[in-house]
Amino acid sequence: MGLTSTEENYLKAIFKIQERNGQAATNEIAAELQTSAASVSDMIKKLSQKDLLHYEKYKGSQLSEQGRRFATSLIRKHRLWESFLVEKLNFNWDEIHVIAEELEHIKSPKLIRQLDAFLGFPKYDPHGDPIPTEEGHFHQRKQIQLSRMKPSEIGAIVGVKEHSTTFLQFLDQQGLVLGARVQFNKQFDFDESVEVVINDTDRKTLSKKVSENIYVQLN
Amino acid sequence: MGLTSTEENYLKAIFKIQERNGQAATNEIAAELQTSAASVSDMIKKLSQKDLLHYEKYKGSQLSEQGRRFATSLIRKHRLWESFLVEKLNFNWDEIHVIAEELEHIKSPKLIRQLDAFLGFPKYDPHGDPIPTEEGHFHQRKQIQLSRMKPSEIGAIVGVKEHSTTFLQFLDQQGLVLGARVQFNKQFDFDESVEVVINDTDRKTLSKKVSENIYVQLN
DNA sequence: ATATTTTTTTAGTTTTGCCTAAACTTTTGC
DNA sequence: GCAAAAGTTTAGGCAAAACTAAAAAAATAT
Repeated sequence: MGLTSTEENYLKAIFKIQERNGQAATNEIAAELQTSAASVSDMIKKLSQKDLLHYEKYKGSQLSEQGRRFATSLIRKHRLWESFLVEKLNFNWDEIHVIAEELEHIKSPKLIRQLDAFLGFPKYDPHGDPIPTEEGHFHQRKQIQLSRMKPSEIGAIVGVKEHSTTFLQFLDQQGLVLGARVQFNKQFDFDESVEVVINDTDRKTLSKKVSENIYVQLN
Repeated sequence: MGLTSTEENYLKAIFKIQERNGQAATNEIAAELQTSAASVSDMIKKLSQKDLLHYEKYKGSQLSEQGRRFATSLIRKHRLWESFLVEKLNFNWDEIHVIAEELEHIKSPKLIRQLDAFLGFPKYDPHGDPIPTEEGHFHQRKQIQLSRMKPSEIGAIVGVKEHSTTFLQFLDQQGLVLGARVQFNKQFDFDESVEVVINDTDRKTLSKKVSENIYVQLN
């Protein structure tokens, strides 16, 4: 019983909203997928009939166990393909999302198993997001937002919260790449910007918006 | 101006038939795509309006220059992905066609350029078929069907005509893989089967059907 | 050369995924 | 607690790509 790409995209969107809110409201799904609430209402009915989610009129949607499995499998495929694009085809981390959105819909369990092995069973993708297991389990790392660091703490950049092209390109230009060492100096109260030292050499001031969207793991 | 996967599949089918017949009749396209002549008639009208092919009612179709470019680009993508699946992900040559049928529709010129480089700019795919250049040019090799060899001639297997899973698996079992050395001993008149020696060691008799579907390049 | 067969096109439906407009619930503000 | 606002569903349609059945054109066979 295969799903269409559209159905798969709904499951992924609902999963994402659920992680955030516990529940997925129709309007939120519509916003996430850039479509109308009416279309979402139609599709939800369909997915509910296929037992991929639980739904009561006017009450929002929640993925069923089966729906969750599909969604995490899609996220797994997406992140493995992103890893492939960066590690093997020399793409930059700001160019890969759109391509992986297409690749994730390719139907072949063996393809994904072989790809995983070829990549050396990576645990995190090029944005530092965890790659779920086949069973839908996500590795959890003790990471915090850079903006939450305390003076003199030291850590390493392990991920980003925001994934937009412009943000990722900005980080590249600033040398704020995954693995970079960050020493936190201080926070400036007037605009909540922070001063850090990158790789023991570059002293930088980062705006609140930037520091909130970078994840670090403390040493 | 992007095409749907369906439109792309029509272009590929028409290209294939044209290579064989010079012209693509509506019924032939329907047979190739396992669909009805009525559906083909509709789609041809659409592709004709997009100037991807030339079409006159009841006269069959021929790709335009633009249509041919699209078709060869699809074949290029298909064969590069097949090469990837075999060379990098350890698939067997009988498992790759269906997956490549999906992968070939991914829209990203850069993806294909990088993949090509990653694979070392291969000229032939795992079935021995030439991978066209970006400009749609096919390498031509002086190859003949094994069934056309003359006694005592020696050559190497470079490709197959038939691509079915059963045939490819049969060839594997017989050690008739790309690169194998073939010495032609004789043809038996009563059933046109042939006797060959593979890699200087295995004497084998091949049926007419098998020998016709293997391409060799003479030494 | 005309009648039959084959091929192709047209006409009318179906399904999927989307839309807008209108109707209906639920939530919120006073 | 009730009216306005916000959120959601229903109704009615549209476009793409398929289908079947029927009509029309081309090819063929006697």
